[in-house]
Amino acid sequence: MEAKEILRQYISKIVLLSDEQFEYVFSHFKPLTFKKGQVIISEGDQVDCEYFVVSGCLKTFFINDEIKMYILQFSMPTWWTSDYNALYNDTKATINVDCITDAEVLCISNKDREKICSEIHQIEHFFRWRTNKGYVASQKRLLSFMNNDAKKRYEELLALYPQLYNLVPKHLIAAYLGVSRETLSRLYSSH
Amino acid sequence: MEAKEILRQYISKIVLLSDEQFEYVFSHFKPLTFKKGQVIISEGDQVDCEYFVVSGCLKTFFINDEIKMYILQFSMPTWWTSDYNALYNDTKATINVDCITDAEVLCISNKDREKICSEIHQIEHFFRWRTNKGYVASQKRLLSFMNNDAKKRYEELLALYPQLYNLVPKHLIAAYLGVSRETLSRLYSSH
DNA sequence: TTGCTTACGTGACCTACATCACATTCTAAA
DNA sequence: TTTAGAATGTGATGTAGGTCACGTAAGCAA
Repeated sequence: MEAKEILRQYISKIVLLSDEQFEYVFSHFKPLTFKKGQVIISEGDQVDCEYFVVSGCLKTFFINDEIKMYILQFSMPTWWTSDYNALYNDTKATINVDCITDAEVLCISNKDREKICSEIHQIEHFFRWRTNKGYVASQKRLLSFMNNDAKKRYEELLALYPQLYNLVPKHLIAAYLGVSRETLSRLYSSH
Repeated sequence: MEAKEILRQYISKIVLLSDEQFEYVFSHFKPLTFKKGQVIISEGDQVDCEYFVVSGCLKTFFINDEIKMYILQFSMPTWWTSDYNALYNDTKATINVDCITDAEVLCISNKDREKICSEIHQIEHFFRWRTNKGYVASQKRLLSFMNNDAKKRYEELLALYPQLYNLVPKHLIAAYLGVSRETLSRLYSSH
């Protein structure tokens, strides 16, 4: 299925748009393709856009003291990502986004998102819904961090995204769980 | 200043409403007062409302195995709280909200929020803005958890909310930081 | 093929923090 | 004012997970 159709179906699960309205909305998105390893946002960049994943897998991550990487999110098809802090507050990026696999995305600028949100009430509703969902997911993840040890978080992740196990290298899974790759290796060899 | 005026000023920083519009919006909020220690949402409850804090301080927390408490958020004036997972997905509460001090809040039902959001585009915009802010704050907190040790998180918290140090008991600050009260005590005695 | 880089496993040791135990305040109700 | 229950400090000890070190295997370019 092509990008346009995927976005259409995704939005139509939440709000009803006429064909003309959707065409208009879609005209603000720019399709982009990336190769495995390509960087989309890197620390210090001016951030203008957010990204809707059509195919492939991105990672959104933070690098501490030029050494340690922490992955905030793996973005699979129909997920959105960006450095939202930088995007909303018009500051330089503090986090990075790049491609774990070849990927197709749809990109929309902050300005255009705000424009279509103010022009089409239903679209504003859609983006509110989407951010709500992200907020709840982020709170859940925070709770899991406070409450669970590495092993439980690992099992949680695999239950949620079984595909990840074969799709992404183990050291990236470790960076998502917030443990060292050595610890992760010990976790699943004991299991 | 009274509750109504505080809400008005808070909303007007983001969107412009006519007096009639604001009156209409405000008519959907119910003012409530609580005593220190009173419970607002408790695990297992049906969750119908979210709460805007006018005065006082609430805590939003999770209790693990009936033993350990993790505080997701302290809610000071102009903050919002609820069990948003339960509220949006119409499931039973898994987290709790109660009062650290006497508190005044404004309460709005999920139904009424959705109603005024669909009736007044500007209000939908306001709630989208608010959730964005919450999402970014939640991501920052997650990153801080992954990246910093307890001492750094403690200093971060005090820098962000200096009032908290005298307002809330130390074991609650520990529960927010995700460390034991003993560890917290050692942290600031060494500092 | 040869080499080079990245991924991954595993042992030895270290550290931040938890847990338990007990003492000392503080606070609010009787 | 008395007193029971919270809140807090602090020592002793246990442990999850980090760090360092080294080895093997797998992918990839020349």
